[in-house]
Parts: sequence; structure tokens; C-alpha cells
Amino acid sequence: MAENQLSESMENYLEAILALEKASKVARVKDIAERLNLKKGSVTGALKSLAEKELIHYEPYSFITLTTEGRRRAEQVAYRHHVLKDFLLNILQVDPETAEATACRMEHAVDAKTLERLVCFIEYIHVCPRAGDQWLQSFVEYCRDDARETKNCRRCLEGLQIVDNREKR
Amino acid sequence: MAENQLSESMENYLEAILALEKASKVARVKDIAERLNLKKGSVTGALKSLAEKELIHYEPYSFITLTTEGRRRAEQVAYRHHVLKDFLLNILQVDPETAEATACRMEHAVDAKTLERLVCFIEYIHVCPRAGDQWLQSFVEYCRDDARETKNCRRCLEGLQIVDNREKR
DNA sequence: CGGAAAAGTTAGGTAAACCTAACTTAAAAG
DNA sequence: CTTTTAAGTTAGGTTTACCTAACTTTTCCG
Repeated sequence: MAENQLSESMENYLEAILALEKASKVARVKDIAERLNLKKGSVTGALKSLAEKELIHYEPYSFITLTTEGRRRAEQVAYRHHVLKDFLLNILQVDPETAEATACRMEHAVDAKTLERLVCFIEYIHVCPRAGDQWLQSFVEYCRDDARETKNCRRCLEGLQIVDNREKR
Repeated sequence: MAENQLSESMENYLEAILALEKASKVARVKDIAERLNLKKGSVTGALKSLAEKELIHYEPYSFITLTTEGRRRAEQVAYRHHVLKDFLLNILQVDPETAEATACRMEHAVDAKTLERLVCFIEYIHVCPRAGDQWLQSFVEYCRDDARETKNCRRCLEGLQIVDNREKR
């Protein structure tokens, strides 16, 4: 219920627990530790803190599950991760490893307002007839091109099945 | 010289010192503290740490300046901030306050590879005749529109001074 | 110049987020 | 059903990054 801000670290724990719940119904200390590259002892401490905040159900030596509020928070983080990775991977078209790692770091830094704008932007690119997949493909070529030339613009516009009346710039 | 990673906190100090140097030649403890919303005592501690890393010139009770390496690092951070803010403000078109605050948080999370892609993407949007300012304006309208309609697409394409041979989708 | 005010430092404290290593509990396997 | 092994916990330690409050140095001005 409380809308107090979670630390990056706590967000990572929730995200990991959500993923493990999805994969195996419950999350185990060992799996959380492995997923986050931490030691088991560190995880136990964090779980106590999350239990105090009523974000997880936690009894020593038993399985860990998210509370309703914990799941809500975890899903928020996972959603931010998903959107950011989608943008990095399919719009900016960075390599999958970089996209994943960068999304992991950026997911704690984006606010809701910016995220929804990004969601809309990604959608707009896919929906707008002036953009789309072909336009994104041209972006990659533009990036590759050291000279950053626009000499392909005419051909590209023809690809859009249009006639450009203006002078080529 | 060393390419070891700086903490978010240390990056913030360097960025603040750079900005203060630009504004008043030197950075004072008080100004750094004010800029980062910290207490003076905290700043002194951080400065010692930055001096040990040879990123600033620091003698007790004297002014603070960046070393060559410190300036290089500070400018990297400032550049990341600038690019991210530009993207948030001029592409996603979030309000200036959100753009500034979000750039401040994201600047520590983007890697060099992703950043250069983003730079290229921003440039591409401004250079590509299929995108540009008009296209960005349409994006804002698309965002405003709850129905996320594409009914404006024909008008938009005509704005591009083109004839769209295809069926309106 | 001399003392008040401003700026900077120091010392000691807290909290978060890790670690290791020893210990306890639970599960699996003979 | 015991014993081994795997999983989990605990205790104590470290580092980072802050804080407050007392103290020191510098600056400025009457």
C-alpha cells in the first residue's frame, strides 16, 4: 500500500523473486542469490527487510512468495525493464547483451511519466507510415555509415512509394 | 588514466565540480554541497576520495580544480547527461523538470555503446526527411490522443509533400 | 589590525548492502 | 531411520555514503 521508494537493490530482489515464481512457483534463497550474483547470507538479510515492508511472505527455512503489493511492485520493475530493453534492442538496435545489461541498470532510473512516453514512442514508430521497420533498417545503415550521408534518402523515400517534390538535401 | 568505474556518487561530484569550474573558475565546498543537496562535511570526505583517485587537485582550505583525468571523466558524465536530456526533452518531449531529473538518474546507467546509438538516433530523426520536427509534432498529438488513432496519417503524409499510393491503413 | 562571520574540516555516528565463515535445519539417499 | 549433503541462517566485519556537531581556518570589514 505504501508508495515509499524502494532502493535499486530491493527492486532487484523483487524482480528476481517474480521471475523465479513464474519459472518454478516459488523462489528459493539459493536461486535468488545465483540470479543476482550474491551470496546466500546477503539474500537472507534482504528477505527480512522485504518481509518487514510486507512485500514478501517469508518464514525462515520456507519458500518465498510475493505479497499482493510485492507482486505489484515487482511487475512495475519488470515492466520498466521490458520497455527499456525493447527500445534498446528494437529501436536503437544495440546488441542483445548490451540491451539486457543496460536495461537492468536503467530500469531503476526511469520515472513513470517518461516510461509511458517511451512506450508511446515505440508504438508510434511501429504505427506511423513515415517510420516503421524499413525506416528502422535505414537507421542502422545510417549508423554504420561513417560519413553519415543522406544520399540514400531519395531511394528510401521511393521505398515509401512516394514522390519527393523537394530538392534532395 | 585508470579506467576503473566510478560510483554514481563520485560521478555526481565530478559533474558538479565541472559545472562550478565553468561558472566560476573554481569549485568551493559550499557550492558543491548546495548543488548536490549535501552537507559540507560529506563533501570534504568525498573530495579526499577523489583526490586519492587523482581526479581533483585538493589541498585543505583551498580551491578545488579537476585534474586532466578528472575533467575527462566529468565531461563524459556531462555528455551523457546532455544527450539523455536532449532525447527526453526534444524527442520524447517530457516536461523540462522531468527531463532534467530523469537524465540525472539515467546518466549513471547508460554505457558508451548505447549512448552513441542514441546520439545517432537523435541525429537521424533530425536529418531523415521521413522524420524531422513535423513528425515529432505528430508524435505529441499521437500521445495526446487517447484512442491512438492513425486517422491523421494521410494528412501527415501530405504534409511531407508526397503522394501516398497505398491504401490508408 | 582584530574579531565576527563564513567556509572548511574533523570526529563520531548511522544505515544500506554487501562479504565470509561457522552454524543450523531440512531434504535426499542408502 | 540415520547420515550425508544441500540449503538456509547467523554473527561479525567491511565499505560507501551520508549525517550532526564541534572545532579550525580563512575572509572580510569596521
